[in-house]
Amino acid sequence: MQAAQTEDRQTRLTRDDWIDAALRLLIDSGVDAVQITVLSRSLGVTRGSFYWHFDSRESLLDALVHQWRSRNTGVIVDAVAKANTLDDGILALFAVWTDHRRFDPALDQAVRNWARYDDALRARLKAEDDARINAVAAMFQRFGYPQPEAFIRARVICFTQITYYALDIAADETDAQRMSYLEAYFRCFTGRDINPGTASAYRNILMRGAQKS
Amino acid sequence: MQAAQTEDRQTRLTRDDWIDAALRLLIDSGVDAVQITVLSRSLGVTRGSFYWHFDSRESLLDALVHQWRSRNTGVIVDAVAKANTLDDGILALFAVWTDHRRFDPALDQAVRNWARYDDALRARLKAEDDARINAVAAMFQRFGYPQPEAFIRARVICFTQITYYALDIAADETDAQRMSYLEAYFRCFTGRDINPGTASAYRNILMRGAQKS
DNA sequence: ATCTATCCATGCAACCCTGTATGGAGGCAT
DNA sequence: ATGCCTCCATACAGGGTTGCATGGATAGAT
Repeated sequence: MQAAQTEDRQTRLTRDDWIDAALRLLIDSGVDAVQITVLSRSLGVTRGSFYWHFDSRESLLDALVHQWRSRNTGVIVDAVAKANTLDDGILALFAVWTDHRRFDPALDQAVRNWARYDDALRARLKAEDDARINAVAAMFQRFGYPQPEAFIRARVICFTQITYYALDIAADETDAQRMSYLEAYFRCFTGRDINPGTASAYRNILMRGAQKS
Repeated sequence: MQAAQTEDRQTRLTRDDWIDAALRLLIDSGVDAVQITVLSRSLGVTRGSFYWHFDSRESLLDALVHQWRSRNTGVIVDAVAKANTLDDGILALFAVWTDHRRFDPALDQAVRNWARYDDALRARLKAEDDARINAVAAMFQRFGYPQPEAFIRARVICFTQITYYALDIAADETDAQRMSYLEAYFRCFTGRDINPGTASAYRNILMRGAQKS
């Protein structure tokens, strides 16, 4: 009787299949759109399947938060912690933010929107943001910036990145444009001029990354 | 029969009463929470009243967008357009963003979240953001900054402000802290040092504004 | 070949929201 | 006092979602 639908999907679903579909829905349409009815339709099964894998909708949402934390937590802190020079640190930050295998900006933004009206999630998001800012501020201090300038520069660079993806600026810029802004960004964020050799080396790295993904 | 409820509100409701209540709900809980049932409960009437003032929920949402545009459009552009010096321009920007009578950051953020999953609103928001950035970039150019540095600096300052309110940093900072960051912000945003006299004059203005509101 | 655990279909109950149609209650002018 | 217009209460229909309970189907193990 359900032959037409069961033929469409070859295998049976796992818990992770539901989570992956929910992540896509969360990114594309927000938390409120993460509905069991919608998910089951897109997966070609009925809601009975969902309630075998999950207790409730809440437990699915918990799994989504867990996914986000396990992916986007730590990569930024790691990038700036290992830097030997200011140039390397800033460029490592840029590299992380543009490497969507390490850092998923769409998921990050979706969680930010979600957290806006969810106090518990909001607190967890704030803790992560503070960790990012403090790590970047520590790097600025390490390379000679006094307080509170180091802290404010960390804020400015982190906040700029967040709005950059919130407004999806990447969709309106070509790769060539983005590349041409490198020196200006570095100058605004650090107050210093980037080493020309470091800049061209970084551009080569980004080019390889763009080809890979 | 409804005496208990009708006694609670002295006057009959107007269309603006519904809009004001909807704005509060939009700011506090997001678009999806702007429901006629919720609004009528908070206003102490039934949904029959709403459908006398509005055709549908969509027409109410249109009215909310209209409110947002009439309030937050233009104040930022005006602030930087009239500046005679760079110090005045940057500080005029700060003054607008901290004067919630001219600029309503909570409404601005609520609309940003709303626009994330509404393509039509997203386009209108982008147009306004571009206008803000271009105005600030023009000011930087006017005071000697070359391209693309002027444009990137405009982005950095506007984007920083947006995330500042998106994360509600103001709730975690005291007025004294915010004041102490003035020189650092100015240095990061402009690459120059602020005139000490201008800074203290600005602090006095902010103090008066804080007392008024 | 049978048994069992896994996965899913089906049907039901409860709740919530929107939109409409209709009639009632109150102020206000003549 | 009468009539009109504004504002709101009430009731109904339609659609959508969550959660549960039960039974069926399928794959793999013995």
